Amino acid sequence: MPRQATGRKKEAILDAAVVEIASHGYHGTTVAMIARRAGVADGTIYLYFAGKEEILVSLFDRAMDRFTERGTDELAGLDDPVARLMRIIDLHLELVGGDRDLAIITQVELRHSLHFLDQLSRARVGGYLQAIAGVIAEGQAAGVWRRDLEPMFLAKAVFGVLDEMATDWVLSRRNTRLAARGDAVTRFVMGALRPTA
Amino acid sequence: MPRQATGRKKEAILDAAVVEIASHGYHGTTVAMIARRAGVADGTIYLYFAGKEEILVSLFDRAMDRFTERGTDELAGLDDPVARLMRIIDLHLELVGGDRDLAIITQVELRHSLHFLDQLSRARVGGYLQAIAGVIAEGQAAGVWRRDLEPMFLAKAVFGVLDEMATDWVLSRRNTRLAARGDAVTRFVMGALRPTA
Amino acid sequence: MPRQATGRKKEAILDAAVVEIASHGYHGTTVAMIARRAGVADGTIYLYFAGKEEILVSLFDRAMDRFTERGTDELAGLDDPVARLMRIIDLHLELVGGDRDLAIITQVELRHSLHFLDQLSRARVGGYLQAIAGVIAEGQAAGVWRRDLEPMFLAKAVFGVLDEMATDWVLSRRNTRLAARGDAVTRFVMGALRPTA
Amino acid sequence: MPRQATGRKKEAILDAAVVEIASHGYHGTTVAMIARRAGVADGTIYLYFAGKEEILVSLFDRAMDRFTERGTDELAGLDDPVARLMRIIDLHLELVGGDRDLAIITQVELRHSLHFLDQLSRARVGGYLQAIAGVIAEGQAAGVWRRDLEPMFLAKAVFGVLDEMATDWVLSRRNTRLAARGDAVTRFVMGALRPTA
DNA sequence: AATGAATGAGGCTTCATTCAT
DNA sequence: TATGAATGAAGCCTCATTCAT
Repeated sequence: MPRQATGRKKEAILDAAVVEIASHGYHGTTVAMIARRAGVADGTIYLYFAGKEEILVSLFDRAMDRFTERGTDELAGLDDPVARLMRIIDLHLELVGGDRDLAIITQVELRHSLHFLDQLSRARVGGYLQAIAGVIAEGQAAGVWRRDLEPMFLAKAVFGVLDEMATDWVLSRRNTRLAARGDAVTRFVMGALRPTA
Repeated sequence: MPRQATGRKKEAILDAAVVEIASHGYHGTTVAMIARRAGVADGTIYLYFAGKEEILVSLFDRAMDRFTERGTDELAGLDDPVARLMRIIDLHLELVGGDRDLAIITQVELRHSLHFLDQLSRARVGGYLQAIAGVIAEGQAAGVWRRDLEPMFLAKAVFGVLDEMATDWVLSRRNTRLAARGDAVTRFVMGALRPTA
Repeated sequence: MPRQATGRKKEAILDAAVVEIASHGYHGTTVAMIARRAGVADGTIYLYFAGKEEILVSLFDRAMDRFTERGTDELAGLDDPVARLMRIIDLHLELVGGDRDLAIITQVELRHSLHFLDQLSRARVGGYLQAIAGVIAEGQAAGVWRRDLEPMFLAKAVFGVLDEMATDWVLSRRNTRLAARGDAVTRFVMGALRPTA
Repeated sequence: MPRQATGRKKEAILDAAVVEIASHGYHGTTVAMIARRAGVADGTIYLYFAGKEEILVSLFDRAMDRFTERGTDELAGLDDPVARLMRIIDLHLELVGGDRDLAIITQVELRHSLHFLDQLSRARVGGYLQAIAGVIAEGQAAGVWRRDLEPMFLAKAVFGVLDEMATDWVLSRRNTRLAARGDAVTRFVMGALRPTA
């Protein structure tokens, strides 16, 4: 079987998993449900994933890869820390808000156990936070942002705001766009980073 | 059996549940584990709770009741919105940070499914957010805080920061106190709420 | 539930297991088959046994316990090594031949894997061999049996003969009694133990 | 493909099966394990064998063929029943003891189910027992061995001794040679066959 | 109110076998 | 002949819940 097709099947399984897990939750979704939606046999799942949990991990990895790839592209031409952070905020909301099913997973299902959350957090979110902290440190060095708080603390605070907006959006039944909150978040964050008098 | 004793047994079950769920996760904890630690028979659990999930709900309710009770007391004498918000921030971190097992549950386990999170969020967190929004609205009315952003949006942003700090603390293995971050959070939030130039 | 009844249920499961395993083999028997025949739910099996394999081990243990108990009784009054060994031979064939289903298990199913056979062999058969070797050593000391071969070697040889007769009987479809071979085996063994010229 | 090569691949599969089954047991060995070790694809196995069980049968057949071939050669020049039986004993121990992996299979894995053992027993072991019985009958006719026991019974007894020694050797972790027991077995058997007084 | 033995539905996973290439 | 991805039946086991005592 050509590699192309192999990749397709794995993708199909992940796509099916996103939909099923988003509507039934991780524990409420059976491997059989995912297989059925993906159009493969139950056993086929195990040709691509070591077990049910690995599907969830792969889901997150795939999402983070796309996130990172997109982020790298979008931030490529921006040197100004302010512009970079604004872009990060918009991008975060745009990407998370772009796929409600996936958002349900990242905002809710991926946090279903301490062990799991810890694993993900260290692996990928840690890098994301450091990237944000780096941008903030640049802005501090340039004198545009307050220096009385640590860059990593500020990065976590910013992430907390973004994450809460995302979770709130996921829980809201209204048909709003998450990205629409970008302007408010940006204004909040920029206000928070202003140097103190 | 006198009510007092009945209450005691229910409390014992909840106490046991906190410990077990904190170390094994909600899905990794069996009703039998909770019963054993509580010193009751498996069947006894069902005299006090409709099912396993209701234990989790009750856990959250009990925590929120204590939270609310403590909050009401502490905020009783404070009229100034700034002082009230500062008190809320400290209290949030102090209460969540006061019991690591409980914190694991509120920051991780309670978010194990969309349905569940939604339910809790509407029931109790919504009220908490409105309380914060109320304080912020007062400050805005008094002219000490920016008015270009909605009180509820700002409340969510503040909650996001607090929540992220709590989750980060839960995931960190280091033996720090969550309340120690109160000062930084306060400075961040106060900076963010300053009126725009 | 009274202990009596508890014991009864465990016995019922073991009895059911003997029948099922004897006709379908260990790997051909499902836990559900045993449960059905025992008249209990599948899950009940796990209240009494840690897993499927433990049923097999328990089966063997129970058989060996009865074997040992009966042997101890029967040999109690016999001091003469010759009489003792003759009794052992008859008893072995009588007990193994007394329950064809159980014999199928001891002669065939219990030997289904190296790991398993090794485990059983060390645990219980070893003791049996030593008991036989002890009797033989007595006879050697008394001068009635050959001394040019080690007691343990002779015990294994005698066991080999008994075991082969048992296996042969199990495999034979004819409706013979295993104990009927006692006389021939005794004559063979006694001939083999005669002192060399 | 020339026959030679075809034969080679089949041999490779059997060789691989011996190693895998010896270390993991018949049920613990998957067709995929055998294929990998043999350096062929899973599906290729089915070009040479009807199924997994046929591999085990073929393994036994190949071993018996070699056994028989060697036996025929070695016994060719021997007319004396005593010499023939002594040669059989040594050969049995030598051949079984010559390949520990194969011995594990013949002594343990081949006996994994009544149905299977029965099948093998009738097909090949029966012939072996009859050959031994024939030698014994000759000895009886020549007057060197006891006549009060049937040749087939005696053949089974002798086989039982050899089989027990082989199984004992397989289970013993010590690095002994099985053939080293040939002398003791011979002495035991010859003693057993001596005419009764 | 309390017990805890019993239930039985249902899930994850394995693996012998097939078949399109 | 050879491949190996795909299949899907089937099994062991868990565990929330019940109910006779």
